[in-house]
Amino acid sequence: MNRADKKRQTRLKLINIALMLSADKGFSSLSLREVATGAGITPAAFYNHFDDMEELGLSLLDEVALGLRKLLRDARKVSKDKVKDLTNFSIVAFLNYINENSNHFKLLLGERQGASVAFRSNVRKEIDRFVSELTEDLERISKMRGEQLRNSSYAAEAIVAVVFSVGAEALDLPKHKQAGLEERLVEEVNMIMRGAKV
Amino acid sequence: MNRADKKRQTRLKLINIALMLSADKGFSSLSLREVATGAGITPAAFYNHFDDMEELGLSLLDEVALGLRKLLRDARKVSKDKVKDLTNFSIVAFLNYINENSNHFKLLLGERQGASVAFRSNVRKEIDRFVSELTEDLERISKMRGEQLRNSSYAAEAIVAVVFSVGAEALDLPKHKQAGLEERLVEEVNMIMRGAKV
DNA sequence: TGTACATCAGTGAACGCGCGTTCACTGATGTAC
DNA sequence: TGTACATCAGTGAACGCGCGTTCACTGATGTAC
Repeated sequence: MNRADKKRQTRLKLINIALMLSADKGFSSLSLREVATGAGITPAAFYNHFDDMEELGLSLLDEVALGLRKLLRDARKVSKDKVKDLTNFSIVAFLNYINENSNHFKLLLGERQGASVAFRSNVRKEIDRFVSELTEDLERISKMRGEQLRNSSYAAEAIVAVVFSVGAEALDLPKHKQAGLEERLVEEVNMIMRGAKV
Repeated sequence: MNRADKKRQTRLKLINIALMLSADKGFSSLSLREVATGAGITPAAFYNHFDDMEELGLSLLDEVALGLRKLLRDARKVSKDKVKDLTNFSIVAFLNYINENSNHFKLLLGERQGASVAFRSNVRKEIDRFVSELTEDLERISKMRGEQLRNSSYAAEAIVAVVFSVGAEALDLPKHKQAGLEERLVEEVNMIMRGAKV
């Protein structure tokens, strides 16, 4: 293992420990020292990887964005095959994602009105991407079903708002108590989709 | 002005300066020292009013809760008179509230996944109250209109999710750019209400 | 009304602590010949 | 393959700073007589 590899490995350790710690107490209350120590290096060595905590935070958001896009890609793959249970399927997939990557989702929620402007706008950008991909999906699906939508992007925005709201609640519940949330989310999303039809 | 009055006045100063400062950088990153100094007392004197910053924070939430309930009360008064434009009216009222009490709304949003458990559960409680009052309103209105709803509390939850999501976006926009948000919010709420009808 | 004492909001100094950042350094890895 | 030098991730000590909290105190307000 050469020097560059080792450096990359340390960088990854910094990112991972920061994700773990920020899930507990929020990224904005992390200190450079505890992240560095958590990754097994001295505080001074932190600067070999990032200029400051803000730059590390933006890298964290990149990491989260990757996961979110993968989620969407997978959901789309399925939607090519069967359209019927797509809503159900997507919702289950999303709740799974939240459980398996709760660190990521917490970061996204927590930094939505975080302190730094750069943070907020990056989070907003990622959610906007989510909304616009969902908009395309809604249009494609409604075309396949021979239906017409009033305003597919408003519908997508409303769905994302509801999904994130329920997702935030799911974070505080043990997994076995989330069945009710799933049913509720399915029903609320269906409400929006019914109301969106012209 | 007697001693008790003076004390109450200082306490109020602490609450107000904390609301102001927390709007800028979030309550969780405020220090006891800066709040005390901002209110014109020494850090040590802070302890004459609150045990610690968490207790001050909970008082801030109480303040916010009062404002939110007043908003609901006023909206209901109007809804007794005219039901027709109720949605429009309520939405405008809410956006006004957000603009005039942006400190309060930011606290509510920021502490939704704040560090402290007590905070989170108090915020959740207040939002739940908001949802359940809205549920009653929806039922009353639909009865007056001779309509029937599938699940009025799901509809109320979805509406609150959408309203808070748009509200969070409004915070970052100057007031003259919020016209688009208002139209969008009206449309999305109507979507949910149409979809909620049986 | 005047006096003597009690109350208590606010003061100012002090404490130990973790913070971000700097700096000269070390020693393993990499490179040139 | 061996040697001499360069690179650079990580070290450890040091710095000044703002933090929360404690403490004995002050002096205006309140109370009892």
